Amino acid sequence: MPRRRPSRAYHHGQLREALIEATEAILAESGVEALTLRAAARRAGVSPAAPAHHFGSLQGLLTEVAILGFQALAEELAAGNARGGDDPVARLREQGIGYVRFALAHPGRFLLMFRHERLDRENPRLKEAGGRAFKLLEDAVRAVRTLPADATLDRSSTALLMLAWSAVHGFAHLALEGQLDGLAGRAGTGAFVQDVLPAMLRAMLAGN
Amino acid sequence: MPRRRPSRAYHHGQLREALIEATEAILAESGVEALTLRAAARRAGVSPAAPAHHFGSLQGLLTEVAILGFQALAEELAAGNARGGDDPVARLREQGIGYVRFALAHPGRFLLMFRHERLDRENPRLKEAGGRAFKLLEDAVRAVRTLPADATLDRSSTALLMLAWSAVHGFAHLALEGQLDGLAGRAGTGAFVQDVLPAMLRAMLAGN
DNA sequence: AGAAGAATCTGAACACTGTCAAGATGGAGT
DNA sequence: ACTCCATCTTGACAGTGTTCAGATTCTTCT
Repeated sequence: MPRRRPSRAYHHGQLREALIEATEAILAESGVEALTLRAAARRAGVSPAAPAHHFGSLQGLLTEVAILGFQALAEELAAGNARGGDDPVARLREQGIGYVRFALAHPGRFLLMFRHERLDRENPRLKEAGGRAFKLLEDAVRAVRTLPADATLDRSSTALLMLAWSAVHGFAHLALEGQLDGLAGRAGTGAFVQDVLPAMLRAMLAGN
Repeated sequence: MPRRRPSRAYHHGQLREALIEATEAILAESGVEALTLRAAARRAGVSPAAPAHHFGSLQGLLTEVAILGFQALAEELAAGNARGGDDPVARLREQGIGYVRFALAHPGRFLLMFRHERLDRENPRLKEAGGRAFKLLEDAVRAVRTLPADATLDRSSTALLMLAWSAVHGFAHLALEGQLDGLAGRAGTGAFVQDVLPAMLRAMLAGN
Protein backbone atom coordinates (compact mmCIF):
# COMPACT_ATOMS: atom_id res chain seq x y z
CA MET A 1 0.00 0.00 0.00
CA PRO A 2 1.93 3.03 -1.17
CA ARG A 3 1.15 5.92 1.12
CA ARG A 4 1.07 9.22 -0.63
CA ARG A 5 4.17 11.37 -0.58
CA PRO A 6 4.20 13.38 2.64
CA SER A 7 5.01 16.61 0.86
CA ARG A 8 2.78 17.88 -1.93
CA ALA A 9 -0.12 16.20 -0.24
CA TYR A 10 -2.44 19.09 -0.73
CA HIS A 11 -3.68 19.99 -4.16
CA HIS A 12 -3.46 16.67 -5.84
CA GLY A 13 -4.19 18.53 -9.05
CA GLN A 14 -6.12 15.90 -10.93
CA LEU A 15 -8.01 14.38 -8.08
CA ARG A 16 -11.22 14.26 -10.03
CA GLU A 17 -9.74 12.06 -12.72
CA ALA A 18 -7.77 10.04 -10.20
CA LEU A 19 -10.91 9.25 -8.22
CA ILE A 20 -12.83 8.15 -11.30
CA GLU A 21 -9.90 5.97 -12.28
CA ALA A 22 -9.71 4.46 -8.81
CA THR A 23 -13.42 3.76 -8.84
CA GLU A 24 -13.21 2.00 -12.17
CA ALA A 25 -10.31 -0.10 -10.92
CA ILE A 26 -12.27 -1.17 -7.85
CA LEU A 27 -15.26 -1.89 -10.04
CA ALA A 28 -13.21 -4.09 -12.34
CA GLU A 29 -11.46 -5.91 -9.52
CA SER A 30 -14.21 -6.35 -6.96
CA GLY A 31 -17.56 -5.49 -8.48
CA VAL A 32 -20.34 -3.08 -7.73
CA GLU A 33 -20.78 -4.03 -4.11
CA ALA A 34 -17.21 -3.03 -3.27
CA LEU A 35 -17.73 0.51 -4.49
CA THR A 36 -17.10 2.78 -1.55
CA LEU A 37 -16.25 6.43 -1.26
CA ARG A 38 -13.57 5.68 1.27
CA ALA A 39 -12.04 2.91 -0.80
CA ALA A 40 -11.81 5.17 -3.82
CA ALA A 41 -10.28 7.91 -1.69
CA ARG A 42 -7.75 5.49 -0.18
CA ARG A 43 -6.79 4.26 -3.61
CA ALA A 44 -6.28 7.80 -4.84
CA GLY A 45 -4.26 8.56 -1.68
CA VAL A 46 -6.51 11.25 -0.27
CA SER A 47 -8.71 11.72 2.75
CA PRO A 48 -12.21 10.24 2.88
CA ALA A 49 -13.85 13.62 2.63
CA ALA A 50 -11.95 14.74 -0.43
CA PRO A 51 -14.36 13.37 -3.04
CA ALA A 52 -17.24 15.41 -1.64
CA HIS A 53 -15.95 18.61 -3.17
CA HIS A 54 -15.73 17.15 -6.65
CA PHE A 55 -18.72 14.85 -6.76
CA GLY A 56 -20.93 15.83 -3.86
CA SER A 57 -21.59 12.27 -2.89
CA LEU A 58 -20.87 8.67 -3.72
CA GLN A 59 -23.84 8.78 -6.05
CA GLY A 60 -22.19 11.62 -7.91
CA LEU A 61 -18.94 9.72 -8.32
CA LEU A 62 -20.67 6.58 -9.50
CA THR A 63 -22.70 8.61 -11.94
CA GLU A 64 -19.52 9.82 -13.59
CA VAL A 65 -18.33 6.24 -13.98
CA ALA A 66 -21.69 5.27 -15.45
CA ILE A 67 -21.43 8.10 -17.96
CA LEU A 68 -18.12 6.74 -19.16
CA GLY A 69 -19.75 3.33 -19.33
CA PHE A 70 -22.53 4.53 -21.61
CA GLN A 71 -19.98 6.22 -23.84
CA ALA A 72 -18.01 2.99 -24.10
CA LEU A 73 -21.21 1.07 -24.80
CA ALA A 74 -22.06 3.47 -27.61
CA GLU A 75 -18.64 2.84 -29.12
CA GLU A 76 -19.21 -0.89 -28.94
CA LEU A 77 -22.56 -0.49 -30.69
CA ALA A 78 -20.96 1.66 -33.36
CA ALA A 79 -18.34 -1.03 -33.88
CA GLY A 80 -21.19 -3.50 -34.33
CA ASN A 81 -22.65 -1.25 -36.98
CA ALA A 82 -19.34 -1.27 -38.79
CA ARG A 83 -19.17 -5.06 -38.69
CA GLY A 84 -22.68 -5.25 -40.09
CA GLY A 85 -21.74 -3.46 -43.29
CA ASP A 86 -24.63 -2.43 -45.52
CA ASP A 87 -27.20 -4.98 -44.42
CA PRO A 88 -29.55 -3.34 -41.89
CA VAL A 89 -30.44 -6.63 -40.28
CA ALA A 90 -26.79 -7.57 -39.93
CA ARG A 91 -26.09 -4.18 -38.39
CA LEU A 92 -28.81 -4.66 -35.81
CA ARG A 93 -27.60 -8.18 -35.06
CA GLU A 94 -24.00 -7.05 -34.66
CA GLN A 95 -25.12 -4.28 -32.35
CA GLY A 96 -26.69 -6.97 -30.22
CA ILE A 97 -23.47 -8.95 -30.18
CA GLY A 98 -21.62 -5.80 -29.24
CA TYR A 99 -24.05 -5.11 -26.40
CA VAL A 100 -23.50 -8.52 -24.86
CA ARG A 101 -19.78 -8.40 -25.51
CA PHE A 102 -19.57 -5.12 -23.65
CA ALA A 103 -21.52 -6.48 -20.71
CA LEU A 104 -19.40 -9.59 -20.38
CA ALA A 105 -16.13 -7.72 -20.84
CA HIS A 106 -17.01 -5.14 -18.17
CA PRO A 107 -19.45 -6.80 -15.79
CA GLY A 108 -19.18 -4.30 -12.96
CA ARG A 109 -19.46 -1.32 -15.25
CA PHE A 110 -22.51 -2.77 -16.96
CA LEU A 111 -24.30 -3.65 -13.75
CA LEU A 112 -23.58 -0.22 -12.31
CA MET A 113 -25.01 1.49 -15.37
CA PHE A 114 -28.36 -0.16 -14.68
CA ARG A 115 -28.50 0.28 -10.91
CA HIS A 116 -30.65 3.36 -10.81
CA GLU A 117 -30.63 3.65 -7.03
CA ARG A 118 -26.87 4.13 -7.05
CA LEU A 119 -26.92 6.81 -9.75
CA ASP A 120 -28.22 10.33 -10.14
CA ARG A 121 -30.66 9.76 -12.93
CA GLU A 122 -31.33 13.46 -13.27
CA ASN A 123 -27.75 14.16 -14.27
CA PRO A 124 -28.04 15.71 -17.76
CA ARG A 125 -24.75 14.25 -18.94
CA LEU A 126 -25.88 10.79 -17.89
CA LYS A 127 -29.13 11.25 -19.73
CA GLU A 128 -27.27 12.42 -22.78
CA ALA A 129 -24.80 9.53 -22.78
CA GLY A 130 -27.61 7.02 -22.35
CA GLY A 131 -29.66 8.70 -25.04
CA ARG A 132 -26.75 8.61 -27.46
CA ALA A 133 -26.37 4.86 -27.08
CA PHE A 134 -30.12 4.39 -27.37
CA LYS A 135 -30.21 6.39 -30.57
CA LEU A 136 -27.83 3.94 -32.23
CA LEU A 137 -30.31 1.17 -31.56
CA GLU A 138 -33.25 3.28 -32.66
CA ASP A 139 -31.56 4.16 -35.94
CA ALA A 140 -30.74 0.53 -36.59
CA VAL A 141 -34.39 -0.40 -36.14
CA ARG A 142 -35.43 2.44 -38.45
CA ALA A 143 -33.06 1.12 -41.09
CA VAL A 144 -34.46 -2.39 -40.79
CA ARG A 145 -37.95 -1.03 -41.24
CA THR A 146 -36.83 1.39 -43.99
CA LEU A 147 -38.13 4.40 -42.11
CA PRO A 148 -36.78 7.92 -42.64
CA ALA A 149 -34.08 8.99 -40.21
CA ASP A 150 -36.32 11.25 -38.15
CA ALA A 151 -39.50 9.21 -38.19
CA THR A 152 -41.17 8.32 -34.91
CA LEU A 153 -41.49 4.58 -34.49
CA ASP A 154 -44.86 2.99 -35.02
CA ARG A 155 -46.05 0.31 -32.66
CA SER A 156 -44.62 -2.58 -34.61
CA SER A 157 -41.20 -0.96 -34.89
CA THR A 158 -41.27 -0.10 -31.21
CA ALA A 159 -42.01 -3.75 -30.52
CA LEU A 160 -38.99 -4.77 -32.58
CA LEU A 161 -36.81 -2.25 -30.79
CA MET A 162 -37.94 -3.45 -27.40
CA LEU A 163 -37.51 -7.06 -28.42
CA ALA A 164 -33.96 -6.43 -29.57
CA TRP A 165 -32.99 -4.38 -26.55
CA SER A 166 -34.74 -6.62 -24.04
CA ALA A 167 -33.27 -9.79 -25.49
CA VAL A 168 -29.64 -8.70 -25.40
CA HIS A 169 -30.06 -6.87 -22.11
CA GLY A 170 -31.80 -9.79 -20.48
CA PHE A 171 -29.29 -12.23 -21.85
CA ALA A 172 -26.39 -10.19 -20.54
CA HIS A 173 -28.01 -9.62 -17.18
CA LEU A 174 -28.87 -13.28 -16.69
CA ALA A 175 -25.34 -14.26 -17.64
CA LEU A 176 -23.78 -11.76 -15.23
CA GLU A 177 -26.05 -12.78 -12.38
CA GLY A 178 -24.98 -16.38 -12.82
CA GLN A 179 -28.38 -17.64 -13.95
CA LEU A 180 -26.90 -19.30 -17.02
CA ASP A 181 -24.27 -21.28 -15.17
CA GLY A 182 -26.52 -24.28 -14.87
CA LEU A 183 -27.33 -24.22 -18.56
CA ALA A 184 -23.75 -23.70 -19.61
CA GLY A 185 -22.53 -26.90 -18.02
CA ARG A 186 -18.94 -27.91 -18.13
CA ALA A 187 -18.06 -25.75 -21.12
CA GLY A 188 -18.58 -22.59 -19.09
CA THR A 189 -20.76 -19.56 -19.55
CA GLY A 190 -18.43 -17.97 -22.09
CA ALA A 191 -18.70 -20.91 -24.46
CA PHE A 192 -22.45 -21.04 -23.95
CA VAL A 193 -22.79 -17.41 -24.91
CA GLN A 194 -20.65 -17.88 -28.00
CA ASP A 195 -22.80 -20.80 -29.00
CA VAL A 196 -26.31 -19.62 -28.22
CA LEU A 197 -26.27 -15.86 -28.66
CA PRO A 198 -25.95 -15.86 -32.47
CA ALA A 199 -28.66 -18.51 -32.80
CA MET A 200 -30.89 -16.51 -30.51
CA LEU A 201 -30.39 -13.31 -32.48
CA ARG A 202 -31.03 -15.13 -35.72
CA ALA A 203 -34.30 -16.52 -34.39
CA MET A 204 -35.25 -13.09 -33.16
CA LEU A 205 -34.66 -11.39 -36.49
CA ALA A 206 -36.06 -14.22 -38.62
CA GLY A 207 -39.27 -12.40 -39.49
CA ASN A 208 -37.53 -9.17 -40.45
CA MET B 1 -42.97 3.13 17.01
CA PRO B 2 -44.56 0.52 19.24
CA ARG B 3 -41.90 -0.82 21.51
CA ARG B 4 -42.33 -4.47 22.23
CA ARG B 5 -44.11 -5.48 25.41
CA PRO B 6 -41.61 -5.42 28.23
CA SER B 7 -42.66 -8.84 29.46
CA ARG B 8 -42.48 -11.86 27.17
CA ALA B 9 -39.66 -10.19 25.33
CA TYR B 10 -37.54 -13.27 25.22
CA HIS B 11 -38.53 -16.14 23.04
CA HIS B 12 -40.55 -14.37 20.47
CA GLY B 13 -41.60 -17.78 19.29
CA GLN B 14 -41.92 -17.19 15.59
CA LEU B 15 -39.05 -14.82 15.11
CA ARG B 16 -37.91 -16.54 11.97
CA GLU B 17 -41.22 -15.96 10.21
CA ALA B 18 -41.55 -12.48 11.69
CA LEU B 19 -38.14 -11.46 10.35
CA ILE B 20 -38.91 -12.73 6.87
CA GLU B 21 -42.20 -10.88 6.95
CA ALA B 22 -40.51 -7.70 8.12
CA THR B 23 -37.93 -7.99 5.38
CA GLU B 24 -40.59 -8.40 2.72
CA ALA B 25 -42.44 -5.38 4.05
CA ILE B 26 -39.30 -3.26 3.89
CA LEU B 27 -38.62 -4.57 0.42
CA ALA B 28 -42.08 -3.65 -0.78
CA GLU B 29 -42.04 -0.23 0.85
CA SER B 30 -38.50 0.95 0.26
CA GLY B 31 -36.75 -1.32 -2.19
CA VAL B 32 -33.65 -3.46 -2.18
CA GLU B 33 -31.26 -0.77 -1.00
CA ALA B 34 -33.18 -0.30 2.23
CA LEU B 35 -32.74 -3.94 3.23
CA THR B 36 -30.86 -3.95 6.46
CA LEU B 37 -30.46 -6.51 9.20
CA ARG B 38 -31.01 -3.91 11.86
CA ALA B 39 -34.09 -2.49 10.16
CA ALA B 40 -35.65 -5.93 9.93
CA ALA B 41 -34.80 -6.58 13.55
CA ARG B 42 -36.28 -3.25 14.61
CA ARG B 43 -39.45 -3.97 12.70
CA ALA B 44 -39.77 -7.35 14.34
CA GLY B 45 -39.17 -5.71 17.74
CA VAL B 46 -36.00 -7.56 18.47
CA SER B 47 -32.34 -6.81 19.07
CA PRO B 48 -29.95 -6.34 16.13
CA ALA B 49 -28.12 -9.54 16.88
CA ALA B 50 -31.21 -11.72 17.00
CA PRO B 51 -31.35 -12.61 13.30
CA ALA B 52 -27.89 -14.11 13.38
CA HIS B 53 -29.11 -17.21 15.15
CA HIS B 54 -31.78 -17.96 12.58
CA PHE B 55 -30.13 -16.87 9.36
CA GLY B 56 -26.45 -16.54 10.08
CA SER B 57 -26.17 -13.29 8.19
CA LEU B 58 -28.06 -10.73 6.18
CA GLN B 59 -27.30 -12.80 3.13
CA GLY B 60 -29.03 -15.74 4.73
CA LEU B 61 -32.15 -13.71 5.51
CA LEU B 62 -32.33 -12.25 2.02
CA THR B 63 -31.88 -15.70 0.55
CA GLU B 64 -35.01 -16.87 2.34
CA VAL B 65 -36.94 -13.97 0.88
CA ALA B 66 -35.59 -14.76 -2.57
CA ILE B 67 -36.71 -18.37 -2.20
CA LEU B 68 -40.25 -17.20 -1.52
CA GLY B 69 -39.91 -14.95 -4.54
CA PHE B 70 -38.99 -17.80 -6.85
CA GLN B 71 -41.89 -19.81 -5.52
CA ALA B 72 -44.27 -16.94 -6.23
CA LEU B 73 -42.76 -16.52 -9.68
CA ALA B 74 -43.35 -20.18 -10.42
CA GLU B 75 -46.98 -19.76 -9.43
CA GLU B 76 -47.30 -16.81 -11.77
CA LEU B 77 -45.81 -18.87 -14.60
CA ALA B 78 -48.20 -21.72 -13.86
CA ALA B 79 -51.07 -19.25 -14.00
CA GLY B 80 -49.80 -18.19 -17.41
CA ASN B 81 -49.86 -21.80 -18.52
CA ALA B 82 -53.46 -22.02 -17.44
CA ARG B 83 -54.40 -18.90 -19.38
CA GLY B 84 -52.70 -20.33 -22.45
CA GLY B 85 -55.00 -23.32 -22.61
CA ASP B 86 -54.03 -26.01 -25.05
CA ASP B 87 -51.99 -23.96 -27.49
CA PRO B 88 -48.28 -24.40 -26.67
CA VAL B 89 -47.34 -21.06 -28.20
CA ALA B 90 -50.08 -19.31 -26.23
CA ARG B 91 -48.86 -21.01 -23.08
CA LEU B 92 -45.33 -19.78 -23.65
CA ARG B 93 -46.55 -16.29 -24.43
CA GLU B 94 -48.73 -16.17 -21.33
CA GLN B 95 -45.81 -17.35 -19.23
CA GLY B 96 -43.92 -14.36 -20.56
CA ILE B 97 -46.74 -12.03 -19.63
CA GLY B 98 -46.81 -13.61 -16.18
CA TYR B 99 -43.06 -13.11 -15.78
CA VAL B 100 -43.28 -9.40 -16.51
CA ARG B 101 -46.44 -9.02 -14.46
CA PHE B 102 -44.68 -10.56 -11.49
CA ALA B 103 -41.68 -8.28 -11.85
CA LEU B 104 -43.78 -5.12 -12.10
CA ALA B 105 -46.06 -6.15 -9.25
CA HIS B 106 -43.14 -6.93 -6.91
CA PRO B 107 -40.21 -4.83 -8.07
CA GLY B 108 -38.08 -5.18 -4.98
CA ARG B 109 -38.59 -8.88 -4.73
CA PHE B 110 -37.75 -9.38 -8.39
CA LEU B 111 -34.62 -7.28 -8.25
CA LEU B 112 -33.45 -9.04 -5.11
CA MET B 113 -33.92 -12.45 -6.71
CA PHE B 114 -31.38 -11.50 -9.37
CA ARG B 115 -28.80 -9.78 -7.16
CA HIS B 116 -26.43 -12.66 -6.74
CA GLU B 117 -24.00 -10.80 -4.50
CA ARG B 118 -26.74 -10.33 -1.91
CA LEU B 119 -27.76 -13.99 -1.91
CA ASP B 120 -26.24 -17.32 -0.98
CA ARG B 121 -26.33 -18.98 -4.34
CA GLU B 122 -25.16 -22.27 -2.88
CA ASN B 123 -28.31 -22.59 -0.80
CA PRO B 124 -29.93 -25.82 -1.99
CA ARG B 125 -33.46 -24.56 -1.40
CA LEU B 126 -32.75 -21.48 -3.45
CA LYS B 127 -31.38 -23.61 -6.25
CA GLU B 128 -34.41 -25.83 -6.08
CA ALA B 129 -36.90 -22.96 -6.14
CA GLY B 130 -35.11 -21.35 -9.07
CA GLY B 131 -34.89 -24.66 -10.88
CA ARG B 132 -38.59 -25.27 -10.42
CA ALA B 133 -39.48 -21.98 -12.06
CA PHE B 134 -36.99 -22.62 -14.84
CA LYS B 135 -38.47 -26.03 -15.52
CA LEU B 136 -41.85 -24.46 -16.29
CA LEU B 137 -40.20 -22.43 -19.02
CA GLU B 138 -38.24 -25.40 -20.28
CA ASP B 139 -41.35 -27.54 -20.51
CA ALA B 140 -43.19 -24.82 -22.37
CA VAL B 141 -40.41 -24.67 -24.94
CA ARG B 142 -40.44 -28.43 -25.28
CA ALA B 143 -44.16 -28.32 -25.96
CA VAL B 144 -43.73 -25.67 -28.62
CA ARG B 145 -41.09 -27.79 -30.30
CA THR B 146 -43.10 -30.99 -29.75
CA LEU B 147 -40.27 -32.66 -27.87
CA PRO B 148 -40.82 -35.45 -25.35
CA ALA B 149 -41.06 -34.33 -21.74
CA ASP B 150 -37.59 -35.49 -20.76
CA ALA B 151 -35.68 -34.61 -23.91
CA THR B 152 -32.59 -32.44 -23.67
CA LEU B 153 -32.95 -29.31 -25.72
CA ASP B 154 -31.12 -29.09 -29.04
CA ARG B 155 -29.36 -25.92 -29.99
CA SER B 156 -32.30 -24.36 -31.76
CA SER B 157 -34.65 -25.05 -28.87
CA THR B 158 -32.10 -23.69 -26.44
CA ALA B 159 -31.95 -20.58 -28.54
CA LEU B 160 -35.72 -20.22 -28.34
CA LEU B 161 -35.66 -20.73 -24.60
CA MET B 162 -32.96 -18.15 -24.13
CA LEU B 163 -34.73 -15.73 -26.42
CA ALA B 164 -37.96 -16.08 -24.47
CA TRP B 165 -36.33 -15.81 -21.06
CA SER B 166 -33.96 -13.03 -22.04
CA ALA B 167 -36.68 -10.97 -23.69
CA VAL B 168 -39.07 -10.96 -20.76
CA HIS B 169 -36.29 -10.69 -18.20
CA GLY B 170 -34.62 -7.83 -20.03
CA PHE B 171 -37.91 -6.08 -20.57
CA ALA B 172 -38.79 -6.33 -16.91
CA HIS B 173 -35.33 -5.27 -15.77
CA LEU B 174 -35.21 -2.28 -18.08
CA ALA B 175 -38.66 -1.22 -16.93
CA LEU B 176 -37.76 -1.52 -13.26
CA GLU B 177 -34.51 0.38 -13.68
CA GLY B 178 -36.40 3.24 -15.28
CA GLN B 179 -34.85 2.85 -18.72
CA LEU B 180 -38.25 2.80 -20.38
CA ASP B 181 -39.51 6.01 -18.82
CA GLY B 182 -38.32 8.06 -21.74
CA LEU B 183 -40.02 5.79 -24.24
CA ALA B 184 -43.21 5.57 -22.26
CA GLY B 185 -43.86 9.29 -22.41
CA ARG B 186 -46.85 10.85 -20.73
CA ALA B 187 -48.87 7.66 -20.63
CA GLY B 188 -46.48 6.13 -18.11
CA THR B 189 -44.46 2.97 -18.05
CA GLY B 190 -47.42 0.83 -17.08
CA ALA B 191 -49.37 1.77 -20.16
CA PHE B 192 -46.29 1.34 -22.32
CA VAL B 193 -45.83 -2.18 -21.04
CA GLN B 194 -49.47 -3.04 -21.64
CA ASP B 195 -49.16 -1.74 -25.15
CA VAL B 196 -45.79 -3.05 -26.29
CA LEU B 197 -45.27 -6.30 -24.41
CA PRO B 198 -47.88 -8.35 -26.28
CA ALA B 199 -46.67 -7.04 -29.63
CA MET B 200 -43.10 -7.87 -28.66
CA LEU B 201 -44.00 -11.39 -27.65
CA ARG B 202 -45.97 -11.87 -30.83
CA ALA B 203 -43.00 -10.77 -32.93
CA MET B 204 -40.74 -13.03 -30.91
CA LEU B 205 -42.89 -16.12 -31.45
CA ALA B 206 -43.80 -15.37 -35.04
CA GLY B 207 -41.55 -18.02 -36.52
CA ASN B 208 -42.75 -20.74 -34.15
C1' DA C 1 -41.65 -32.17 40.48
C1' DG C 2 -37.11 -30.71 39.75
C1' DA C 3 -32.94 -30.21 37.43
C1' DA C 4 -30.06 -30.29 33.41
C1' DG C 5 -29.42 -28.99 28.82
C1' DA C 6 -30.57 -26.76 24.62
C1' DA C 7 -32.51 -23.05 22.18
C1' DT C 8 -33.26 -18.29 21.89
C1' DC C 9 -32.50 -13.57 22.52
C1' DT C 10 -29.90 -9.28 24.63
C1' DG C 11 -26.05 -5.89 25.31
C1' DA C 12 -21.87 -4.28 24.28
C1' DA C 13 -18.25 -3.98 21.26
C1' DC C 14 -15.51 -3.63 16.77
C1' DA C 15 -14.47 -2.17 12.30
C1' DC C 16 -16.60 -0.41 8.71
C1' DT C 17 -19.58 3.07 5.91
C1' DG C 18 -21.35 8.22 3.93
C1' DT C 19 -21.57 12.82 5.08
C1' DC C 20 -20.82 17.21 7.31
C1' DA C 21 -18.62 21.35 9.49
C1' DA C 22 -14.45 23.71 10.51
C1' DG C 23 -10.04 24.62 9.51
C1' DA C 24 -5.45 24.14 7.01
C1' DT C 25 -3.03 24.79 2.60
C1' DG C 26 -1.36 26.48 -1.59
C1' DG C 27 -2.16 28.76 -6.29
C1' DA C 28 -3.93 32.62 -9.08
C1' DG C 29 -4.82 37.20 -9.82
C1' DT C 30 -4.38 41.97 -8.64
C1' DA D 1 2.82 41.62 -1.24
C1' DC D 2 -1.65 40.51 -0.45
C1' DT D 3 -6.10 38.74 -0.85
C1' DC D 4 -9.37 35.41 -2.45
C1' DC D 5 -10.75 30.97 -3.42
C1' DA D 6 -10.61 26.22 -4.80
C1' DT D 7 -8.87 22.26 -2.75
C1' DC D 8 -7.93 19.02 0.71
C1' DT D 9 -7.60 17.31 5.88
C1' DT D 10 -9.20 16.52 10.52
C1' DG D 11 -12.54 15.12 13.50
C1' DA D 12 -17.00 13.91 14.39
C1' DC D 13 -21.68 11.59 14.01
C1' DA D 14 -25.07 8.25 13.01
C1' DG D 15 -25.70 4.08 10.84
C1' DT D 16 -24.25 -0.66 9.18
C1' DG D 17 -22.99 -6.25 9.70
C1' DT D 18 -21.11 -9.33 12.78
C1' DT D 19 -19.20 -11.44 16.94
C1' DC D 20 -19.12 -12.77 21.77
C1' DA D 21 -20.32 -13.41 26.46
C1' DG D 22 -24.15 -13.78 29.12
C1' DA D 23 -29.24 -13.61 30.35
C1' DT D 24 -33.54 -15.85 29.76
C1' DT D 25 -36.90 -19.34 28.73
C1' DC D 26 -38.45 -23.71 26.76
C1' DT D 27 -37.83 -28.80 26.55
C1' DT D 28 -36.70 -33.00 28.05
C1' DC D 29 -35.11 -36.35 31.09
C1' DT D 30 -35.02 -38.52 35.55
